[in-house]
Amino acid sequence: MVGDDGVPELPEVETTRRGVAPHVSGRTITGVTVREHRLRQPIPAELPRILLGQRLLGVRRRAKYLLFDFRTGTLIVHLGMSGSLRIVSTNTPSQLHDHVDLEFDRGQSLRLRDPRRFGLMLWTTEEPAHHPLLANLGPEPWDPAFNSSYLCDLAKPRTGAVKNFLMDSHVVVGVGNIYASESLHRAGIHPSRPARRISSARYGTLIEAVREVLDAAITFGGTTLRDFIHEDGKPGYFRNELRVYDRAGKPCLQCGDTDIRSRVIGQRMSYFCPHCQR
DNA sequence: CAACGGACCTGCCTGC
DNA sequence: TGCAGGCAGGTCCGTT
Repeated sequence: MVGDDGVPELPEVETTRRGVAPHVSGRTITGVTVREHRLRQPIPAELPRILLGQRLLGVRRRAKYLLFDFRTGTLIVHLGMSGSLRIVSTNTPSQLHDHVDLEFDRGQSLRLRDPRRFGLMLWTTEEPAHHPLLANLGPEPWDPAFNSSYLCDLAKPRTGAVKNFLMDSHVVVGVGNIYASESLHRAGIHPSRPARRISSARYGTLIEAVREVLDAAITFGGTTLRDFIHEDGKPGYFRNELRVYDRAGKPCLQCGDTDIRSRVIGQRMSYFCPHCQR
């Protein structure tokens, strides 16, 4: 089951960015509390010293990374599988798995919660695009460089399933397991089809489908932005808009008379309509 | 180089 | 009821 806790894919990360940025951009850090530093990589011990007194210039996103820009460097945050950011009053008691508070002036804190600790919080003084974690990423889904001839070229040596190809962050960023299934369904492409066996035209359709699904999910998330400043709120995770994901055995919403099937591809559960997707 | 498997971690669900 | 076990997911890393 997904959705109740919601894995942060690109739309969730972008929704988070839009949700928190207005509350913290331009504000000055008055305190940093790290209760648990053991994330995917340890949170740098010197982070509180570095951030204290600095003004947050703005919040950017690259792939699923959130980039908090300061004068002397950038805080790189990844939400992993279970991470979330929320704006809370600075005196709000922390709960289990609330690992970090960035306290800002005006009494508001940015709180990182990450039960599974697959997330990241790192500091870099270089341009974040050059950071090892970001340096080899493919284009954003909306980048004009992400086009059918680009995909076709990259696919030539790829004998594996197109779903794995699409989820490869060196190819394009931000297409996780859920949206890979959704995009391929909308494009009518079978997830197991070898990447090299797909025409340029069909890749064009797939690119449009990827953008469509991600755009819709971001728009959907935007309708619940208010949740970022509430204790118990959850951003909209597009749950009810999903057409195939986690719908095994239920009728395809496209053709109506075939049941959605599920199958493990590349160690990930995948969902598709055997009638609509070839 | 592509492809694959393992590792990381916890909450939730299932089945005994 | 309690507990063990499986599963989910993004990303990196090591091996084939």
